[in-house]
Amino acid sequence: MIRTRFAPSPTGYLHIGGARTALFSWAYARHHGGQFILRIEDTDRERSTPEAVKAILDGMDWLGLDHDEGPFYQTRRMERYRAVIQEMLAAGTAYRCYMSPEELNALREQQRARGEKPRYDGAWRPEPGKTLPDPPPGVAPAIRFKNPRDGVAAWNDLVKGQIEFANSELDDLVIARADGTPTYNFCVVVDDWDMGITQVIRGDDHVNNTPRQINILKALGATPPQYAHLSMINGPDGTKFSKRHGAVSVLQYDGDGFLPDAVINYLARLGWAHGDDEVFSREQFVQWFDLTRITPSAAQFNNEKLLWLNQHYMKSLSEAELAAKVAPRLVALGANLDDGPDLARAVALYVDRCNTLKALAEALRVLYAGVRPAPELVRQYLDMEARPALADFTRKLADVPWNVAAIGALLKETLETHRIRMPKLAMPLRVLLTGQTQTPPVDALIALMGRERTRQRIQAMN
RNA sequence: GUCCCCAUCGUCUAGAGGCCUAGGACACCGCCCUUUCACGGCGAUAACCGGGGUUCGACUCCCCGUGGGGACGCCA
Repeated sequence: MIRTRFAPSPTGYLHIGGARTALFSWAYARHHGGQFILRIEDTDRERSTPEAVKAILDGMDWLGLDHDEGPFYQTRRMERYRAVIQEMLAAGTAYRCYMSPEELNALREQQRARGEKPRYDGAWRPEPGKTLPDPPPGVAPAIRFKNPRDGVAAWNDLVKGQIEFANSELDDLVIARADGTPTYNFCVVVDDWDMGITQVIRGDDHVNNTPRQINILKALGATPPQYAHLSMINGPDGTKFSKRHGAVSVLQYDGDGFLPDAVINYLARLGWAHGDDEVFSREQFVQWFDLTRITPSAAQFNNEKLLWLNQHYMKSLSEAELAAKVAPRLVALGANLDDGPDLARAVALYVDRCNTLKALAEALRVLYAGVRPAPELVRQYLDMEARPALADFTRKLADVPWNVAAIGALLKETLETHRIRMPKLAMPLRVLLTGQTQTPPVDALIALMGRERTRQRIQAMN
């Protein structure tokens, strides 16, 4: 049984990189009919917050990435970690270290100054025939893992291939702090082991932790899972994602009017491809997805492509579905949905012009709230040539059958009568009806707005 | 500094030694449609980081270089 997990630390929102990791992990489990587990790594009590936990859960929920087990919280598993540490102490695979943080810092600085890789020197590591110093009184020790000195820690990474670390490069990491709380690398190991995780799918930045984790697992007598390290996702400018790039939390994409399906589809194509396929449903993705063909190099986030996909998904929604999604946004913008055209029809007319729900709501707003065309625009388009044609058109509008074709025909008829061209009449109508110079075709717009509202809006400025 | 990873159009990518005159998508540019803006259609520009090997043949395999990224915490 395939079992994967997503294990974020609740020190912030669910960002794009985390979302992609979660997506791949989820998709792998779903593809293989396995289980997807959610685990909150909150051992850092200083930085973990309940708000962040909620933000992550909400983000997963919004993306539609459902889990089969969890969320588990590491802070609720402390007894288990403590027990394992006791076992390791007893088995001699871990030991107490009394080196103070100050001493450690000094040590690291010296090493750095010498151009060496900073690491713990094993001062308190028990070795056959070695006499350890006496523990200083009153000092609580940290517990360190006794990492093998020789050989290599190697694994066949599912995305990067064979990776090896010489054990001589690794130092004895702290698995429990002086206050007794276990550390990340240790908790991960115990959790992945206890939870029966078969594939650890996580960010590239964990490659360096993997050999240590494998060594601990082996010391525990456990079989290490398989590992798949996904490369990073950089911001649109190629540098690390940060707040400067705008939308960093996946929930921000919700606020900005993106559809979760579009975000999922976009994320799926970051580091993974199925031939030339660009647009596919999440079901199709699950069916196709596997870990065998993942790009090992970092990807750059591209907002334009996301926007394009988002519009595509908006267009694929039914008018009623789209309307339902836009409605709350319109209301939030102060629109009165009862005082305006049918929203489903309005949405159909505007969706080609907007690539986010937010933009759509903003474009539609004018139909459900008062218009106050800018005087400059009115002056510019409502000139001496346009006025009589407009008056004529408005008068005849009272009797025209109310459909796009008839209104369009009336428009053309008016143009001929007054010997003017379309823009001469269409532009002032646009300005009067919406306050904007860029709108859907005027006949369709008028048909949508309705006879009475159209009349009112034209009259208001005449 | 040390260790680890990565390297195809501007961006995401296809490429599993001959299928490559390197394909697709977004963006950009041009044309068409047109009632403005879009949508849509058609088309164009655009890439294998460099050097060595291996091979009859290398975008593909190996080595070196260069560039980029990551890690080196009693953070996760």
